[in-house]
Amino acid sequence: MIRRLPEVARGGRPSSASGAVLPAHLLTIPDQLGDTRQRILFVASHLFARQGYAATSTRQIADLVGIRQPSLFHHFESKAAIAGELLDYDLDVCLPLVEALAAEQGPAADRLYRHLRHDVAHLAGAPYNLGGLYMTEVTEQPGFATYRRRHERLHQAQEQIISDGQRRGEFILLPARFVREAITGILLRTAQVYGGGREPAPAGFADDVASLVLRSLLVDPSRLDELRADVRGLGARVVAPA
Amino acid sequence: MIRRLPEVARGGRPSSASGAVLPAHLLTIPDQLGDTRQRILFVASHLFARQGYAATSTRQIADLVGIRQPSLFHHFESKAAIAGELLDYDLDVCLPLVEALAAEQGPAADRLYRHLRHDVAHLAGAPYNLGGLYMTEVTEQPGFATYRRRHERLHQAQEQIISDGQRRGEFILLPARFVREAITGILLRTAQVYGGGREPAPAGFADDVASLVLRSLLVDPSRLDELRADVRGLGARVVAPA
DNA sequence: ATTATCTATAGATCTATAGATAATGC
DNA sequence: ATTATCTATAGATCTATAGATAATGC
Repeated sequence: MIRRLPEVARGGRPSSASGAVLPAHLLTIPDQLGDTRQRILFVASHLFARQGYAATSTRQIADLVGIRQPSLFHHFESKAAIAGELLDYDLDVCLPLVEALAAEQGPAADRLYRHLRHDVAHLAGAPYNLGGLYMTEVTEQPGFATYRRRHERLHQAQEQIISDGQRRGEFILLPARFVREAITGILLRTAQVYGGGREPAPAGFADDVASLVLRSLLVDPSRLDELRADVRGLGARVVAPA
Repeated sequence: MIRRLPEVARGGRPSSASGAVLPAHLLTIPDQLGDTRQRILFVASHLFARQGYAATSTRQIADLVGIRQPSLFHHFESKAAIAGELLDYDLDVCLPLVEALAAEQGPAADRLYRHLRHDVAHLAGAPYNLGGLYMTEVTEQPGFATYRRRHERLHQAQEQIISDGQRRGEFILLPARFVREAITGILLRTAQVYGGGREPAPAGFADDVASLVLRSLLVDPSRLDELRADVRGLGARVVAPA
């Protein structure tokens, strides 16, 4: 029995995928993302950010990548594994830093500022849009217990720094949990809107976000300028040496 | 042919539903929500906030309400209609107010403060949790074009007030769009966490949120105390008379 | 042999409709 | 007659598996 070949390439190795602009209003895949695996992560992350994890089907991801739905499972064990890899991309870098900063002794304003600046820069500079992943929708699913725990550690570290700053008289007095939720809200939203190159981030974006938060918390807002100068001087050495 | 009656009540009028605590870690329905329609809105809103709209099934809503899945459709035409009614609950009240405030001429700080205070109080005081609805996941669906447009009007009004404040020298200079996204992030997150009685909101919650935002924006943060006193004096008369 | 794709499809959902059943109100 | 529930089920998904096909690398 003879079967008609479908219009798309089938079998064998990659077929020099065109820099696909499918439902163009949705998503344009940059040409340099040639690797199918990378393309899947890119497309999935942006769909997760726009529609949510549950509302994004594997078929939709595959369509935008330019492969058939079952071909996804050659690269990832499951849809959850795609989300997991994206979460790792963020947590592997940001969790160690914020925990190190929480354990430090110096002024809390500096530490919070460095954390925020780094986190936002990481999110905005990533090739993926990670703004759709830190929802209970994802992390409260059965298979994601590990990520939920790491996410909670991140939150604890943030609240630690906030409490430190309040104890030291640097920050105004509001429940640390509440302040942290407000910060989380800003980070998630900006990641969702400006993350992964979805929209061009304003120049100095990471500094803007970090400064906005610090201004809202500092008892003495004039410290902000000094803070920004200090951290700029530090350059890439974000964590203080032992 | 004789059919065995199921264990739950069937047919006829409501059967004095017990103040159900089903999968108790998920949700407790307050007893005073006797009306099935109200119970559906309550349960659905909290599930939307926790899991997202798409990830919440009509079966799950029905289970927590204590009815069978198809019985939902006696009270609502569709799952989307439930979300629509919840969105109306917020927009019908908050959109007119913020548009009135955007059209006013006075100091922008007062107007932004009043908008935020009112919005947060409305969200935190609502019997429903409205924090899961203002996602593109919902508003970008085909049937939700009306809500998306109203939501955009809300954003425009907010940006109007922000720009006014910058032109008048009250607010620091950052892209209005960016400031608005940060505010949206805070509002959504706090609605999600503290909305609909999910967690007891700290005393003075609405004022805390509004003050936090204003502190981050005011060129002269000392204006904040004066601002809070003014608005408190205004009492319930939130919109200035013509 | 390995890698990457495909077709076909199983099995589990999920939303919504059709139509029966029963309690109440007129 | 109206209202609110139920059972049964249609039809459309959605995730993942099985197994064929083809290109490359050893």
